[in-house]
Amino acid sequence: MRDLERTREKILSAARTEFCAKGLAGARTAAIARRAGVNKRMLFYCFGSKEELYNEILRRKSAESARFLESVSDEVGAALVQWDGNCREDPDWVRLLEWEALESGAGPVVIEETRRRLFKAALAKLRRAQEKGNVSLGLDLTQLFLSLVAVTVFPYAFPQLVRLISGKEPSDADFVARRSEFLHWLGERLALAETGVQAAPSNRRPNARVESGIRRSAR
Amino acid sequence: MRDLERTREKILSAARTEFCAKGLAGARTAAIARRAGVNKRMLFYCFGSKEELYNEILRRKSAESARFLESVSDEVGAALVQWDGNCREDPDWVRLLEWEALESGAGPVVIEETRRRLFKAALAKLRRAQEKGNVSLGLDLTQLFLSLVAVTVFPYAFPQLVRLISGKEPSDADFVARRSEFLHWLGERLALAETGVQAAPSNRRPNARVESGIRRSAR
DNA sequence: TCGGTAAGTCACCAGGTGGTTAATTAGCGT
DNA sequence: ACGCTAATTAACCACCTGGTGACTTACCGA
Repeated sequence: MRDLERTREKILSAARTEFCAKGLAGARTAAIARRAGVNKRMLFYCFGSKEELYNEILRRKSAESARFLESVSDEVGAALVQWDGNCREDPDWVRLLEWEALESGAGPVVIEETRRRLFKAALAKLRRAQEKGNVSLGLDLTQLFLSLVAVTVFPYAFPQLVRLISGKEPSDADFVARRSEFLHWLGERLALAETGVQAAPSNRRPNARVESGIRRSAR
Repeated sequence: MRDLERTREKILSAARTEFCAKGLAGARTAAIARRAGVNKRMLFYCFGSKEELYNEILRRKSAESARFLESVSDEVGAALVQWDGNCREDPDWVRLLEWEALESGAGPVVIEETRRRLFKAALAKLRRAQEKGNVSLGLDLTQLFLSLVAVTVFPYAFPQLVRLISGKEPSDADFVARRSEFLHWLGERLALAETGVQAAPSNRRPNARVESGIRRSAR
């Protein structure tokens, strides 16, 4: 039962768990080896160094992420909900991005060019949505895209803030439902034309946590 | 020139720098001591342990943040721009939140109750804005608040994504200008009433990166 | 002046760290 | 059966980690 490819995979799987939990500096090679059920020496035999192993993890995760980004809906509200679901089902990806933000300095990041191209494609998709009238005209699409990513990624990147603000876990069913509804509403709202005319009529009231006492004051 | 209070402050200052850069696990007590120009032994003499020193940093930063949150504008667009400015001028605060998200597990966080109350006050401020008609009615304010924080904090929490998406640093003057304009627009847009009538008329075209070829297709 | 105490110093420790050397073993072609 | 190579292992290393025991020194009240 000697199979290098198989031990490589076992190491990669254990390393992903460990790196997502502790980051590059915090992860311990001994812990990865133990989790993988493999001699520690094999990490270095297969991948050369802790950092190269880490980069391989990032490369694989980026490929996964690329596949997702390309499959996402053209409609902004639906895309937001898809993004949200993806982050929830795979919070490891968000954590890896976060570790990368904190641990790598201002220098270039792993497979920088590939990822840049990926985002450029996503921006093009957003531009097509704008041309179809699903996004307000005249908007800076770069800023918009950044904000859409922000809104979906944030709760999983800062779960402690979600707990402090909403009192619930980001994975809590009720929280997820409210969030989805909000994101859907946000997508529709962004489609409103500059004049204020509603572009995509919808009579559903998003997140109607109706408080009885609220009255609109006169302006 | 023996002055315990002064050495405490020197240690705290050095520790803040070090913890923001490397996190709790990554920071080195020896490095903090060297940066503070103080014998390493004094860290433990003054604060007991690395972790207690770290908690003291978090407590102080939270107090700063509280003062800011209370001073923020009632008008959503302006508040967004203020938030953005605050994050840009003090990216350390964002990084500390990020380290906290990654390093502390699902358990309770430092001065949890105080921070919860702080957010509750901010939410109340948002509710007042809604009552004054500056925020769309029927919106889930918890989700909205979370998203507002997300939109302002995100670029400083994930600067590498800003680089990949926009090609610029989050601190870049041009990026900051575009972002401010976008945030201002977003604040106005949230004020639109549910019917689509423009609540706060404004003829300024936000972030008009005018592309000549865009035509609105018929629906 | 002097003694007590708090502030500051120095050398050290036990337990871990990524990474390596050298030996061992399984598998395969012949 | 055998020998060669690649996969696997045990033991090890130099270095570093947070934390400490025990010492010295400045300061202050009497």
